[in-house]
This record gives sequence, structure tokens and C-alpha cells, in this order.
Amino acid sequence: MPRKNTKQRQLILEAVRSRADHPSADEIYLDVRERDSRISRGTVYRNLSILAESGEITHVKVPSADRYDLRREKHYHLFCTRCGAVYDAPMPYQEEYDLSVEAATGFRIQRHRTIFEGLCAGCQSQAASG
Amino acid sequence: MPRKNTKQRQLILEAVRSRADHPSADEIYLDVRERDSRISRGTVYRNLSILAESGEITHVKVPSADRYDLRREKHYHLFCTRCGAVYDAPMPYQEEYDLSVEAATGFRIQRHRTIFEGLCAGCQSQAASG
DNA sequence: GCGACAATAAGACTTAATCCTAATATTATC
DNA sequence: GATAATATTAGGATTAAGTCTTATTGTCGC
Repeated sequence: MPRKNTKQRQLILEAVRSRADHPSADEIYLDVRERDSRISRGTVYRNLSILAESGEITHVKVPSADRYDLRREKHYHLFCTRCGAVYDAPMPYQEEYDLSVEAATGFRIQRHRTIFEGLCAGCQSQAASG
Repeated sequence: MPRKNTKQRQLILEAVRSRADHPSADEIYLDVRERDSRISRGTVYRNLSILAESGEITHVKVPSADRYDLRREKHYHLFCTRCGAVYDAPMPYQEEYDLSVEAATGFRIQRHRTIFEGLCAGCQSQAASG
């Protein structure tokens, strides 16, 4: 199944890369809509999956709606349970875990995902006062 | 807000504890239904959240539907991307990560969640043949 | 340029999960 | 045990993320 290079996919990739935060699929859809008002939601969702699958962007699973990330290398994330913000975690990916879990379980491990949950600085002060 | 101890919540807790696998909310709902045919979905979802919040069970976020786990202590999970099965990972929870990320970011970290993704033994052989 | 077929638009559809309200059950107090 | 206060429930409507379907369009090898 040779992959065709469509304008839509290019627009979607550019939309993810032009954002430093971690947008949801729907936010990307709205961004891309401003450049091409005829693009459909299905196209955006499908292409985000394709791009994540092929490693051109990263898929982050968090509550309420999945996010996407312009970074390509495996890394961890921080999630604020109060405001829902997502940040990259300052911690290297622990490749050796995949090897040891693979050896111990019989699974063929592709990767692991780690998400730190807590309160961001802003929400800590709001939680204290409010 | 003192918590009342309802029959429904007790049934739901027992339902989770009586399963060694990692059932989804809907599977728990169906299990509990067999013992109390009048219990409602909302009640099951709400109580699973309450029990997870208070640490009596563990909440596991995986694609398509969240799962619940009778174990109380923090631990990691294995997820088969082909059949969707979930297992506990044979690896201790790395408490020190929470401390170091907290120190480095200003977040107040409550915990982290790690999910290993790959193919279980059964799906590896199926993928090879099929 | 032409043809094969990958990809799209549009919107219906699926499904996990939440929300709403009146009714009910639990707990503390008597 | 009765009573009052209120947390919780049943039932079903509702929401929202995401997927699927079909006719149509766009891409790319030739």
C-alpha cells in the first residue's frame, strides 16, 4: 500500500509542528480548517493516526481527549489533573525497561508510555486559595 | 461529605475483587447486574471512580475503554495492542521518579502511570502466521 | 495524458462515559 | 425504633471522542 502524499496530510503535519503545546485532534482539526475550510474531521483523525503510526509525530493518551506532540523521539509527559495541561517531562526514556519486561514476560514490547499526574504550578496556588 | 456505605458500592467492589483480570467498567456493570438486576450504569461508573479515587482499587487507562484492577498499590501494566489484553507488569513502581520530576518542574506530582505496549505471546504467533 | 487506486468529504453512526431529576437508602440523633 | 438530613440511586437522556461508509476526488506511476 504505497502512501500518497496529499495536501491534507501535509497541512495536518504542519499544523502539529506549528504548535509547541500538545493539541487534541479536534484542536488540530480547527487549526487546519482555517487553511482549508473543506477538510473533514475524519481526514484529520485518520492522518494523525497515520503520522503517529509512522513516527512522524507522537501520540499522547490522556483523559478526555488524546493529544499530539511534534516531537518524534520517545519521551514522557506531565499531565495536570486540574486544568488538563500537558507538558513534556524532563526525564530520559528508559529503553532498558522495554528489554527487561520483554525478557520477563514473553511480550514483544514496542515501547512504554509514562505519564506523571499532578498539579501544575498555577493550579497549586488556585487549589490553595479557592 | 461523609461517605455512605451502600449495597451497590459494596457489590461493585466485590465484583472487581473477584476478577483476576482487568475488567472494563462495562464488564463490571454486567457482572454486578447478575447479582442486582436493578443497578444502573451510572452507579457503576460513579462508584468505580470513587473507589479508584480513594485507593481501594486501581484505575488503568488504555485505549477503547478504561480498566480496573483489584490491586491497591501503584504498579505498571502491559497492554497488547492487538487483542487488547491487560496484564500487570513485573516491575516495581519507581517512586523516586515522582520526586525528581517534582523537583525539576514545579508540578506537585501525585503519581505516574506506565503502560508497556506490545504483542502478547498469543498474538505474536497469530501475527506471524496470519 | 491516462488509469489504477489511495485518499477525501460529509455526515451518519458507535460507544464510553456523564448528567439530570425524582425517588430511595443510609446514617446520626433522638 | 422513629425521625430528619442528605448522600446515593435508577433510569434514561445526553454528550463527545472517535470511527465508519459511500460516492467522489486527487495522486502518481506509466
